[in-house]
Amino acid sequence: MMRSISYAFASTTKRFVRRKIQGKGSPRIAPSSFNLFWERAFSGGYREKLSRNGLSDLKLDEAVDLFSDMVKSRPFPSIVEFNKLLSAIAKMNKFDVVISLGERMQSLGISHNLYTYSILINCFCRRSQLSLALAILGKMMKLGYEPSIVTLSSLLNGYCHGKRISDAVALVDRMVEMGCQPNTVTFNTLIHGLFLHSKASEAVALVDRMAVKGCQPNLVTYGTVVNGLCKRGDIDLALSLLKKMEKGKIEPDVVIYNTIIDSLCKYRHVDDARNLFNEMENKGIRPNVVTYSSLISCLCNYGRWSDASRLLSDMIERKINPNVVTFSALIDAFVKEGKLVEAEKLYEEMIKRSIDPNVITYNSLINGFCMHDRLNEAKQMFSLMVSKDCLPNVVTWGTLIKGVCKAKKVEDGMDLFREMSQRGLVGDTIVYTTLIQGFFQAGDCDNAQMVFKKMVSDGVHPNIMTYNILLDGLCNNGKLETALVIFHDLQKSKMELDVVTYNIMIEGMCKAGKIEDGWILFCSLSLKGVKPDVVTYNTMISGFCRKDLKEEADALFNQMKENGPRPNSGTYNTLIRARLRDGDKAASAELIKEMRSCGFAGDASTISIVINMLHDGRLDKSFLDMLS
DNA sequence: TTAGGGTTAG
Repeated sequence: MMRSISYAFASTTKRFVRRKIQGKGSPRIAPSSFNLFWERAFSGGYREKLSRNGLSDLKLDEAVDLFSDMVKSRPFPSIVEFNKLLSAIAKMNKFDVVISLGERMQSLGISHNLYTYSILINCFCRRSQLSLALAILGKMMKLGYEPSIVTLSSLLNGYCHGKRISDAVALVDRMVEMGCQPNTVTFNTLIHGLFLHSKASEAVALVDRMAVKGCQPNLVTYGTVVNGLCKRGDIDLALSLLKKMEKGKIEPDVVIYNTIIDSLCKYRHVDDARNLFNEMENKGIRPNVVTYSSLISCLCNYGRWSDASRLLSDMIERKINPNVVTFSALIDAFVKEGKLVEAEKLYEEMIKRSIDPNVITYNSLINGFCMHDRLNEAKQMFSLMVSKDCLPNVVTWGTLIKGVCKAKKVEDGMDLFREMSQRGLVGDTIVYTTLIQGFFQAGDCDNAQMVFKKMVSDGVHPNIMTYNILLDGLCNNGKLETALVIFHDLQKSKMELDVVTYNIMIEGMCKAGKIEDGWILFCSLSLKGVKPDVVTYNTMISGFCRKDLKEEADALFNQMKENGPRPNSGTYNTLIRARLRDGDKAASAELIKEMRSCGFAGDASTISIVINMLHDGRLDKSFLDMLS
């Protein structure tokens, strides 16, 4: 058994703990009388720390020191005291430490009891080491300990977090056979597991079934279900559960309201969210900083700045203090809106209020500088965060890399990528995709493809964005054939292609003169269940115009007006340029009139053609006036 | 002395 447990011990934390619990390297020697005196004097200390108050704010370091003190004292403290300490460490989510200390106890001859085994089973389950948890279960049963409802619920939790939801369901059924009646905690665990495995309807049904089996759903039950439903956008059902819990005399708390309010915001029902906010107030449930942050963030993202600012004043007036999340949400929204000055003011304000910016705050500000091509300031912000012990993450590096790529310095981007890797961070899909795009923009197909290959060999999954950038880059750099090979593989794969992918390929085909292939692909879209958008039509129309297939272009334009997407400025300008190149002044003028009546104007390339034609006398000045 | 869930920002 010792062996089977020990192979779980491999992490750095464990090595750290080993060092600590084994002392400074000297083997344990029989205590001298002075040591005995010293250790007895100590024993009062750990008892005090093990009391309820002492454990509540214990740090990991102190807990490990405490353990060292306990194993030094003679006689050994009781197993109950060890259990209390292990449990406190487990509550810090330091499961590997608990396992390590449990092993140490055994090697010192301190026997485990039912509670110790339950704690260890829970720890192995939380670390997804189900087989080790089962090994412990076998061992304790051999020693004559019957697993309790708590032991079995821990195991159930392990099944739920792994890939074995069917085993979890079976375990609950077997518990009844074993004469161990599942309780509310058991059902709550299983309900959570069902949500983790996308079995929402089974989870909801279980709320009723547990009541039949004599377990009343509680706040935890509803918290689990409401959150699970909101995550998948089932807000109506979540709201009906809110009503149901009120009927069942269970007071919803602010967190449950926050969950639903945030989902309503995310799914664009901001006004419903405001109504629910009022409803909770009327029920006497006070909104907190999370409620406000959620609403403010969404309002900003939808551009409802005045509503957001009203809410901000409202919360401050009510002495609900904005926190780092509130500020970060505001800063990010301002940055995305291009209002870097306001974002910086907010940053100063949070410093003034002694709210420490975190990695998300810094990332937004760095992004702001990059968006305005102020790379030096972005890098200064990067240094600042490092100096404040705020560790840059993959988003930070990705933002900087995107910034330098935008400034056409993809080689610097690669340097940053290497530096990031050296610091132990692994590039994600966005980082690789940014670099691929950077190389294509620099016309460097070879390196772009090299990065793509590296991405795949590094086990990072390309997403549809990656493929769109790859296909677009290949097409724009004269490599249609390579793009086609990838495109055909993609169509056979599980990756869901969006209309953008097809637009890129149609454009690639048209620009390479393969107008018929483009048209065949265009016509196949409806069969694939993809709706061509305005860009698809414009691309195809432009392809026809380029090949001087005016009738086809006009036919498509008419089809668009009848039952396609609304023509935009690009549609009109493409058609107008074709007419101008033909020297068909009357038709051009008519199209320009129609375009203007739709609220669009001539774009840069149309204007430039007109100016050229003015110069060589093919057009008169009135034409230019018509355009804008 | 052992078990369960849920909220905000990139």
